Amino acid sequence: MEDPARLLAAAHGAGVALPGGIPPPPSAGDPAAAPHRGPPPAAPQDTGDILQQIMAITDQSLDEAQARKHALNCHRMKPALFSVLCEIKEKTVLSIRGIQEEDPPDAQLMRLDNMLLAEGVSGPEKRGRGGPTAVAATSGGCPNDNSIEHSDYRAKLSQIRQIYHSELEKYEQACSEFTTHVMNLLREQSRTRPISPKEIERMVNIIHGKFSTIQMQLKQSTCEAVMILRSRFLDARRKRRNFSKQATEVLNEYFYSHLSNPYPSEEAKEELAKKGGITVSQVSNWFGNKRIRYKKNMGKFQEEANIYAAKTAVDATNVVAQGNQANSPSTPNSGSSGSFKMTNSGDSFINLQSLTSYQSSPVGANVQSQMDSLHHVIHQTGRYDTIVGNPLYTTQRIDANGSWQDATTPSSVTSPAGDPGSVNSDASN
DNA sequence: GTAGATGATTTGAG
DNA sequence: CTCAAATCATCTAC
Repeated sequence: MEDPARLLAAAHGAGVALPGGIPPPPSAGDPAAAPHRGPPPAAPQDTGDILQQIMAITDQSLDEAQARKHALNCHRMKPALFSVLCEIKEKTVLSIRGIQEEDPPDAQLMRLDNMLLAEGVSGPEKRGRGGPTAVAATSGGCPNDNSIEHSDYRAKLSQIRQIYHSELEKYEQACSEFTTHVMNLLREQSRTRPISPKEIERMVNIIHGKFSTIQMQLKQSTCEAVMILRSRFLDARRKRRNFSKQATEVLNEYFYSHLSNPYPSEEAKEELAKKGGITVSQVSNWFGNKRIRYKKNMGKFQEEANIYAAKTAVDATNVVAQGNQANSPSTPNSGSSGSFKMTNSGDSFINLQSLTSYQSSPVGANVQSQMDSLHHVIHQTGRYDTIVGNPLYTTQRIDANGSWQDATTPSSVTSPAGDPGSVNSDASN
């Protein structure tokens, strides 16, 4: 900052030296003005005078100074002189600052802004389907089991959002206050020293630049906080939680009642997911795991299979007794027909194959389900003691290659006539 | 703490 | 994409 006293004196001195010898306006009680009247003094003398004036300033009372200032401001040549000084200063400042003043658009700031916007920290508040929801959905997360973490995430994100906005507001307020203050100060000073509006504007830009640096730091910290929160959430996502009893029940019921073809269609998966309060991908995972584990250790699952088979058989019998053979929505992919492909035709299960004539009817799916169940019951009631732990009981459904052999051909929608040579696959494919 | 159970993820095939 | 298979990571019962 320039010394106001010096500038003041310089302005005064310059006024004296104006071409044409225009005297400064008469200023009452201004002893310093007296030596300037008459012919211009020599340079050393001039300096001495200025120094004297400067020294005299401190001796002046406030009123005297104000009066002097006023006198200066009222000088008719003041605007012209002022603009000349401004011009000179402008040129000097520009040559010093050069081109470097112009900042390129900050890519880092843009990245931060974009991220904050994407995370829902800046911009309009996201309700319901925010970032975390998308994360949970894409990763096959469980909306039920993750609900605690989910709401926790939302609460924390909201907290971050709140802090961010309040800090941002504080910075903006401070910036605006400071800018106003500086502008007022400069405007005030512009009456006594050459400050052009352009310079004020530049100063304002500098202040904004400084504040935006602070803002960027705030944005950076906010982004970091969001990333930490997010990574914590993603870690939590991996934290496994066992399904509810209801979900396991529903899944097992379907699995054992479709043991011949435990590949639920997309619709069936959706329904199972709905019933069990889990996601479709969780249903898929469960069936994937179940098929593998069942196949690997059928003996272990025997008891479970019998329990569910009996349960389903009872239900099915009730349904049949009521004459209500409406197609079950949960068994959409076992009703399209096809030939049996048995590896163990000696089993009592073969007797039930006579029922396959039902398969061409719309109730085929339900019948198939009942057949599977009845199959279990037959075993349970007739040979249970010898069957428990005996893989023979179920190997009929898995061929030598380990592929799942169905009582029905994989009920592919695309091949309703059936393909005896095909290996079971999910009907949804 | 440990073994077994279980849900999720990864990998590779089709 | 779905699936099987292997594996990981966590839960749960003891």
